[in-house]
Amino acid sequence: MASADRISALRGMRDVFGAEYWRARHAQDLLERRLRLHGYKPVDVPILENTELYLRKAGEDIAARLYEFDYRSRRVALRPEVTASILRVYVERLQDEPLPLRLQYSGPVFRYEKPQQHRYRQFTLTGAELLGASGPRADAEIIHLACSGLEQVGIRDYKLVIGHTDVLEGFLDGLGLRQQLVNFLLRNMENLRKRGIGAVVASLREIYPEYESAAATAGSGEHEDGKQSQQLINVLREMTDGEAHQAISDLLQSLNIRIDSNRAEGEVIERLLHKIREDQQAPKLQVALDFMGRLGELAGAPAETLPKAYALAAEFKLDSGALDALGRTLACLADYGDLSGAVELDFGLNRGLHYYTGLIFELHCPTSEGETIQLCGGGRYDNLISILGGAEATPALGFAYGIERIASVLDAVNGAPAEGGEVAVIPVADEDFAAGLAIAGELRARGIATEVSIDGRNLGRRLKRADRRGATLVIIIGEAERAARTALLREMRSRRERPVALADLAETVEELLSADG
RNA sequence: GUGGGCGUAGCUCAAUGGCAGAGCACCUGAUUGUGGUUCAGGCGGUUGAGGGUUCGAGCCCCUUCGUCCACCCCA
Repeated sequence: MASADRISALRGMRDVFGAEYWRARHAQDLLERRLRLHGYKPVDVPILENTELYLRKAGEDIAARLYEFDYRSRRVALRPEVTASILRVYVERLQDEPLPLRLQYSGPVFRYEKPQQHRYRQFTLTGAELLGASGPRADAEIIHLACSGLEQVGIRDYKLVIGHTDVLEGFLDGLGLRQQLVNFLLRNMENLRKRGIGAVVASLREIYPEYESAAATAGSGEHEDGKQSQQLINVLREMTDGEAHQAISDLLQSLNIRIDSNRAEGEVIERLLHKIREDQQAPKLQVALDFMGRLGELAGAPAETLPKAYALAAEFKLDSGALDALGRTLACLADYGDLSGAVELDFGLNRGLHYYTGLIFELHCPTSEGETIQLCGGGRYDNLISILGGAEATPALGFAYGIERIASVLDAVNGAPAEGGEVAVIPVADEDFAAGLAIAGELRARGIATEVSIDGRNLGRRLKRADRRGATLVIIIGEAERAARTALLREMRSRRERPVALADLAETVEELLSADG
C-alpha cells in the first residue's frame, strides 16, 4: 500500500530529542533547583487562559502575536508568557499568603512570530516572581538570582544590562503627547538608536502623516489663522474630545451652518478636531525625539553612565527619582559580591512587554557563532496586580529564562547523560524471556537503565543493535545458560565475557558500572 | 509586514537542457550463539505542486505551496 501524504510539524514548532533534549532538560533542572534554593516555590498554571488576561496590559505587540481563538463562545489564548498567569493565581487564590511571596514556574509559551534561529513559535520559559516587595533590596535579589542561575548552568561570560522605564516614560508622560504617539516612541527607542532619527521619522509618517508639515509650520507661530480663531483653537485643545465635539456641533447649529457633503457631520467634526490637535503634537514630538536621541547614547558601565544620566535629566528638567532608585539597586547588588558578568546600564533599554513600571534588565551571552543572544529578561511591574483585579496595589517583579536559548549556548559535554539503556538483556529463545525479564527487573530496582531485546533476529544482529543504542553491558541468556542457571555477562568495549550465576548478576553488574564511572 | 536562500530516495546531498546518482540508514546473505570492520546483493523517486518554453526540463520562464535565514521584535 502506498504511504499517505506526510503530516509535518507546524512551522516554528520543533521536535527535540537526543543530546539537545538532555541539554535543555539539564539546564531547566539546574535552574529550577537554584530558584528553589532561594525560596521560590514552584507553581503550575494553565497553558490556555482567557484572552482578556493578556490584553489588559501586555500591549498591542503581544496581542498581535497571540495564538488566540474562540472556543464555544469563549475567547481563549495560548499563553505568550507566564507572568500574567502567576499574578492571576495570586489574585485569585494566594492573597492571604504572607508577603513577599516567592514563586517560580516552568513551561511552554506560544508566540505567533516569524521563526528563525533561536526563535520559535513555542519555547520554554523558566521564571521567578517576587510579589509584594518594593525597593532596591527586592530589585537586587531578582537580578542576582537571574545571574546566579546562569552561573549555575555554567555560563559565566554573560552580560547584564539594566535599564529603567521611568526615565523615558516619565519624560514622555510629562510632555502631553497623545497616547498613540507615546506608545510609538517607546516602541521605537531601539530603532532610533540603531538606524537613526531618519528611520523613525519615516515610520512615524505611517501613523502621523502630518508630522513633517506640522513641524515646519509649528515654529512660524500664528500663520493664516487670525488671532481670534487661534484663541478658539486653544480653547478647543483644552477640552476633552466629547466636549469639543459638542461645542463645534452646537456652534454650527446656532449659526445655522449645514455641512454640505455626503460625509456625516460627526465625521467632519472629528477630522477638524484631529487636525487642530495634530498641530500641537509636532513640536512636542521634536523635543521627544531629541531627548530620545540623547538618552539612547547613554549606555555603558554604571560609574560613567549614571552621572551622565543625571546631567541629562537636569538639562531637560526631569525628576531624577528613577536614577536615584537605580543607584540604590546597584549598591544593593554589590552586597552579593562581585558579579562575574559585566554590568551595563542602558537607558535606551525598552522591553516589549508593556507592563513594566521601573527596573528592567536583560542577560545576554555570546554564542559559538560569535553572535550575542538574549537568555533572560525581566523587570518590575508594580501595577499589574491591580490591573488584574488585586484587592490592593501590590508591587511585584520577576524574570524568565529562555530554556532553549540557554541550552543552545551550553556545549554538548555540559549535561548530556547517556541515552537509552546502559544494560541490554538478550534472551535468545522464547524460553529465556522469563529469566531475562526477571534480571531486567532486578537491575531497574537498583536504578540501572535496562532494556530487553525483543527482536527475534540472530544474536549478531541483536548485539549490534544493543551496541548502537549505547549499551555498555549485555546479558545473554540462551540454552546453555538456562541449563547452568547463569547468564553470560559481556562487556561491550573490551569484548570480554564470562558466565555469572543468576543470583549474583545484579550485584556484579552494579559493581562493574560504578567502577567505570 | 519587508528582503534573500533552498525544495531531488527515510536522512545528507550530487547530476553543461540529453539514461535521475552517491554516502548514510534499512533489509538479505557470507556468520541458523557473538557487535563496531569487510564483502556480495536488495529495498527505496510523480525531482514539493500546477502550468509554460523545448525534439527533449531536476535544470530555463511563470504561478503556487512549503521551509530556512535576515530585518523588526523578542526568550
